[in-house]
Amino acid sequence: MSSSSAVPAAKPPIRDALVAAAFRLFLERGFEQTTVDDIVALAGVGRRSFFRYFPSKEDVVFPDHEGCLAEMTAFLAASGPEHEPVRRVCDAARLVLRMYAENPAFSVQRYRLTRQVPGLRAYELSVVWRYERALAEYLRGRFAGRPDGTLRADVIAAAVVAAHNNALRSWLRSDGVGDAGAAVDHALAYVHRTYARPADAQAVRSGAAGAGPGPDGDVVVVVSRRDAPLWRVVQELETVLDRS
Amino acid sequence: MSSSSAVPAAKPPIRDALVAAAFRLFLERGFEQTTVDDIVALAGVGRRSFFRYFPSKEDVVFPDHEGCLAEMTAFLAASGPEHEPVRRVCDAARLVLRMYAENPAFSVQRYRLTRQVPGLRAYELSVVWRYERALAEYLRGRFAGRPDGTLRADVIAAAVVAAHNNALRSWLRSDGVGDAGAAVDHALAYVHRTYARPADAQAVRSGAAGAGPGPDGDVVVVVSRRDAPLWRVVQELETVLDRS
DNA sequence: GGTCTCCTGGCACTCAGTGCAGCCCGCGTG
DNA sequence: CACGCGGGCTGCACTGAGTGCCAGGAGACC
Repeated sequence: MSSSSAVPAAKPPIRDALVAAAFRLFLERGFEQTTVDDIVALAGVGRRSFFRYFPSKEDVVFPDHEGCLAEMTAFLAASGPEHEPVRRVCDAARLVLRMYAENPAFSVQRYRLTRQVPGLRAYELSVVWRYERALAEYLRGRFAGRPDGTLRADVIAAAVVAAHNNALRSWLRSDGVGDAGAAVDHALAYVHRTYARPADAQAVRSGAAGAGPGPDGDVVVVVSRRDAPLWRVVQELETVLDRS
Repeated sequence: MSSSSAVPAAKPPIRDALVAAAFRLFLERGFEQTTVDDIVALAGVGRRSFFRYFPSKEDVVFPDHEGCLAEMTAFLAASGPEHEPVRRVCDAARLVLRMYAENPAFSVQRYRLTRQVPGLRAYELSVVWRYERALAEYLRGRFAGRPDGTLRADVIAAAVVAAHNNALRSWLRSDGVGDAGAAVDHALAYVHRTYARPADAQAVRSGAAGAGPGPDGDVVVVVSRRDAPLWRVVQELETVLDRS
């Protein structure tokens, strides 16, 4: 007889069985109250196999972050000089959101776990730190030569991560209802507005704003509809000012 | 015979002896290669006493952070509405630098340890996270009511911590020579310049830009000097638009 | 069929962290 | 002075995470 007859869900390998078993136990009796032996017993595998798939008990709670980090690293490595750096790291941060949004129920459960287990919070911090390092390294490369290049890179990376996490956590706290993408977009737009260089703004012509130079050329007056998208205004402003 | 005759430096209590013994061993044979039993044997105390002074083996590497965090919390709690919030958190961050600068040799040794031991890096992250949370909570209180108050609070706190750490680590990497205070001041000034609202708004309003709603509230007028940095104008614009 | 190899399981071990019980020492009190 | 008492220190035993090692088994390849 084939081994698939014994376990119906044998197609996903041992790793997935371990994740499922671990979360069942973590949710019903808590993280610290669950031993690795409990998990492997429920998953029906040997204890040694657990540590073959996860270097620590905490890792089983973040089974997809390693892949996401690799994805982000590849994304940044594939960037060219035509990409505006700050926008690029914002887009990279959206990759993380996408991973969370792919499985809202799972993400919400994990969020509740990490919130109340200090050990998991600490572990999550180290995961987030690696994302932030990836962003910062990319920006350091792009900012090489600029004054305070590494300082700006580190600060912007931290700001992007903080904004992303602020929106993400707010979404997770509301049990994954609502548009996580829009919330993160809003948060990242705030950071992008703050740090993206005026010269880096893309030009899209629009009638949202009208502008004209002052009489003696040292003042510019912008009149804009209040509900106009801010970037439209900025683009118009930039066009009028016409300084690189 | 009294126990004080055996150890000349018995005046500082057991805690200091544990820290000294731990660092001696960590530096000469590494963190993971040193067991708690080794430490207590060298310090001449019982194993159980170690865990009465330090909840974990990692804690002995950061013996002063708990106090510094309390100091920062008190500093922020003692702040009044007359303090500009962003400047206040920058000043709070300087408290951490002061702690590091009080003992440069110790700080440099610890930095080298945490750089090469993943477990210590993770632990340091959780320490830094608590500082960042303290700053963010303070800013959230100050920004309550502002649009995107918590977002701004979190982002600014992260930026302050990142800037502080950037300068601090650069100083530690150079073995603690040079003026750490000046480096951190420079880094924090960058963040303060970016985020401080009142100072910025004042500067802009005084000669660079003025803004006000139109008669029926659907138009906004911005007046700006032609040579004003565009991002300053954008910040001002954003403030006005967000209040709607 | 035979062998080779990778994956798995089980065993034993180290070490971090904790609960418990005893011990010593200073201290107040009768 | 003797006695009791409370707090801090110690040793002991225990749980549980993480690791090294080796044996067994299933599939691949010859």
